[in-house]
Amino acid sequence: MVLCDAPRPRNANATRQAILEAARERFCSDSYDDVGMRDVARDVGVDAALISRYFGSKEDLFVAVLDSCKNGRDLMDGPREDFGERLAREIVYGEVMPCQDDGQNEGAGAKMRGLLILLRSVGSAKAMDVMQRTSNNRFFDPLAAWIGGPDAPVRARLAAGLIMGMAIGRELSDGYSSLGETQKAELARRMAGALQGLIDN
Amino acid sequence: MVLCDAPRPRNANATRQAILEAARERFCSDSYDDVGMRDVARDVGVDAALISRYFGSKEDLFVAVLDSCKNGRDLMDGPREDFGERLAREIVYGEVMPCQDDGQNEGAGAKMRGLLILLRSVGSAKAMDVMQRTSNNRFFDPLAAWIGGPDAPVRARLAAGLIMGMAIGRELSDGYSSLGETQKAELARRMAGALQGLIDN
DNA sequence: TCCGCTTGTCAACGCCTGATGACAAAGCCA
DNA sequence: TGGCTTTGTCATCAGGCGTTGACAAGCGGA
Repeated sequence: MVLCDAPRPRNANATRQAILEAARERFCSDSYDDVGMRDVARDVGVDAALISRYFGSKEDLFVAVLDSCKNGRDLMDGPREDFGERLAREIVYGEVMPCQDDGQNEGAGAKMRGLLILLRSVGSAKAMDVMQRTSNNRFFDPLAAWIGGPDAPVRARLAAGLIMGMAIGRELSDGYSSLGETQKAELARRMAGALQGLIDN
Repeated sequence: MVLCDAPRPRNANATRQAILEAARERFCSDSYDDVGMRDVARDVGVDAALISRYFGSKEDLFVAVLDSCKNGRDLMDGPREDFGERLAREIVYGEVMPCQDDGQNEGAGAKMRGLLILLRSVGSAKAMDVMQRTSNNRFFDPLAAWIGGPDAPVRARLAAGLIMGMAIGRELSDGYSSLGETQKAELARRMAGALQGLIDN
């Protein structure tokens, strides 16, 4: 993706960071199993062996990527009363997947990056080990805290479930392409209402 | 799983069926990538080469398994006014995964088998090819037809999204083990209400 | 200028996967 | 009984994977 013919300056920190960002992009758009060390290395313009040296194993790299994300917290950027509509628009219309922005700074696809990574690798046994151990702290708990009010953990699960499921539905049906424009609008409207209801109630 | 020391009687049709059922179980509980031909073969007590002979490729086997499921239609078994509660109980409390019943006949885990397979292999690029081509006909359209009423396709997407997302959430947090019993009850209650609202409205 | 540490490359290893084609055994028919 | 088709096994292949250790190249300090 980001091939660069000019020789990379010798800078371990920058290279490490570049690997991390390339891996983050890959894990956003492909599942754990479908992401190869050689792919990531090629994106950076570096040899695959270097990744092993810097990060240890592929699993360690995956953990480092998860740690490098704001994991769900960017869901909560923006006014609270817009939450439902914001998310619904992003999923129904937006360029949710793949995300191809430049790392730390949040672009259009930057939202929900951690969530995307979770989604992509649901089902991969190895990735699941990692995610099960961390998804509570990493994702559900902050969301519940942000939501607040009675039964916040429960409502957070429901909201997260709806978001994840709709994101998957989008994947399964190729961006809801079988729905007409009015239907997509209706879908966004209803989803926004359902989500906002979970936040407000 | 179903190892059998007695030599299997030479019966191509029965063997083919046994392979299909073993593969269905595997694809229910593991992702496309994590299911190996040798695993399936071992379950049946047969050599892996036989699967290639009978089904062609692994992808063909996967398609055959999807075809052999009632794909989502079992979601609609039972009274319509119970839909929300039935699904919510199954996801929050039930033995949703893995399903280990005997094929055609529906047991506790038989519900949503096609849906489970979709979920498991979301993210696997190869499986996604297959599923994208068929998930509309196979899953969303029947659900929309069953739901009926205004914006049925839209409401079907939302219902399916909520179901899938909650099933994933269950996976991610190991059966909602971090929630107390009262919270789980509240989760089921709210999810049932949300689902039923999508069906009825 | 030479040394030594860092940064990166290269070739290879062991392992696992899905798939293939040659071969063995069972059953059927004459 | 002998031959033929069906059913299943076995050894093997090519290809991909993550990972490793030996080596090359850059670079700062004496």
